[in-house]
Amino acid sequence: MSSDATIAGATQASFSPTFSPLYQQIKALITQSLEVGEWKPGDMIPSEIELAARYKVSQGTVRKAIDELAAGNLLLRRQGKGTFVATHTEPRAQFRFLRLMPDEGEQGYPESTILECRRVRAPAEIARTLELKPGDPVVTLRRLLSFSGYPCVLDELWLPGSLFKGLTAERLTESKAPLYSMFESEFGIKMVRADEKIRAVPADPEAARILRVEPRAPLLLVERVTFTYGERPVEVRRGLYLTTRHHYKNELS
Amino acid sequence: MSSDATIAGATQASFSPTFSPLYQQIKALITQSLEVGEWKPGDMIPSEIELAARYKVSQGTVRKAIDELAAGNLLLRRQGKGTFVATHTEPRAQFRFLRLMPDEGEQGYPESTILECRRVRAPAEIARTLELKPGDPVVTLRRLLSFSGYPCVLDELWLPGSLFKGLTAERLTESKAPLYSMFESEFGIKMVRADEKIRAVPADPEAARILRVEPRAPLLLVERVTFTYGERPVEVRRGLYLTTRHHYKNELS
DNA sequence: TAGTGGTCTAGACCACATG
DNA sequence: ATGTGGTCTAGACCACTAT
Repeated sequence: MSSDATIAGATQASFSPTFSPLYQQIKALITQSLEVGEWKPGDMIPSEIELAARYKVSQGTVRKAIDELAAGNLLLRRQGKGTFVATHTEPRAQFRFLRLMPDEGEQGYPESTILECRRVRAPAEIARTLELKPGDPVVTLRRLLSFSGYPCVLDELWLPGSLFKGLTAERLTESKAPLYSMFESEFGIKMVRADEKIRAVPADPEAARILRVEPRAPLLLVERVTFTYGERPVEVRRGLYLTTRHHYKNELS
Repeated sequence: MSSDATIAGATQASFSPTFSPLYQQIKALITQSLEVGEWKPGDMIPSEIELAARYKVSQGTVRKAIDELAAGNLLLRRQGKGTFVATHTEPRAQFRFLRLMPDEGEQGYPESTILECRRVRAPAEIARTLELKPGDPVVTLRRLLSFSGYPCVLDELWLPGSLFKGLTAERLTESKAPLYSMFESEFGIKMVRADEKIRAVPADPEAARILRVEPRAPLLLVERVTFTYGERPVEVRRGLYLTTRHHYKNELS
């Protein structure tokens, strides 16, 4: 195992030139295995004992590394069963990034309509955000999300073309699964984290028509940049949320 | 120490009727000490070794309890110094709950103007949210937040009258400190967590005048319920945010 | 030098899921 | 019965802060 070189001796890592705790190094190694796809979303990763043997550290050290990854929603621990790679496929995590909630009642299953799907050259700002060169191929798509028949979210997305080859309106329309779940199963892209900037804006004529509100009606503008493993940006999303019967839910702590 | 009754025997807690891990019990005991004010915001709490002796558990168990409380922003660990009760007083945590960020440039120190401060009987909905009886006394206040001269946030607050005796416009105006920092030092109320519901709404005439925008201009409506220790609600806040040069920042994970 | 939190280990036992 | 993660302990040593 060549990875031994990055792990310090049996007891301590203090003589390492750029010191970092052992469990952080283990954490980085596990993250690496996730990045390169050694363990895929939904997979069970090796047990703590196995990993401790592989990395030549104690079980407690592996445990601490896994604990932090689980806290960051990269792994999922299940007592008695094992530790699993987090996935958007399972029902619980399906809508982890959807913060729009009905003012009263339960969140129903949203209905998604693809309005457009094109392959274009990346505009300068999109390219910058996705860390591409201006003019690199990107896939852009627009879709409408409706709750119990009411159109609520008008989304516009940009994705790196190189990662989403073969993404077409047909495939999107066929798939009944949420986008992130589909991105994961069809293209192997696991969304890990996202930054959002939220504003109130007036509805432009087209958005007003689609969301069935008056022009210039206030809408929530949600600009999202989504990251996969290793803080690599892989999606820009610009959503217009209708918030008359719904709200964006957030917790501060 | 009568608390021994809640802690199980020397090695294990498995025979406890309502089982919960030892470290969770310790966590609850520490939280209790925070609630009753045994240790106040900014105070250093006893060292891990002292707490382990007090609760008759190992240092590792106390450590795990403290780790979770620190993760929840109730405690702050500082290597080499000790563990401290989190506070809104120190600069770093001053604006922990302020998510409005300038589109570019650094967040300057906001200027706060108190527009109104009255003692009233709680409206039904406020009473329900604050877990008071309708008609119980509450303090309500309105204030304007400005960044580098630009009015950006128009807030309306309701606080339980019983907890904020002696809160007047004068005291608010004198105090240069942020509200939460002032609530903590003057009234002993430490805000711990908040839930927010965010919407886009049209500016009403008064808000438009104060925020210097056209009537019906889109604003962010942020409805916040803030909690102190033990999930006790102690503030309702309704804020109108001007988001032309600022945005509400959020991270999803 | 002493005291604090931070890391790491080794080992024991418990709780849960599955065969 | 076995294997998984979850809890708890005891002890060693490191890193940081203050005196």
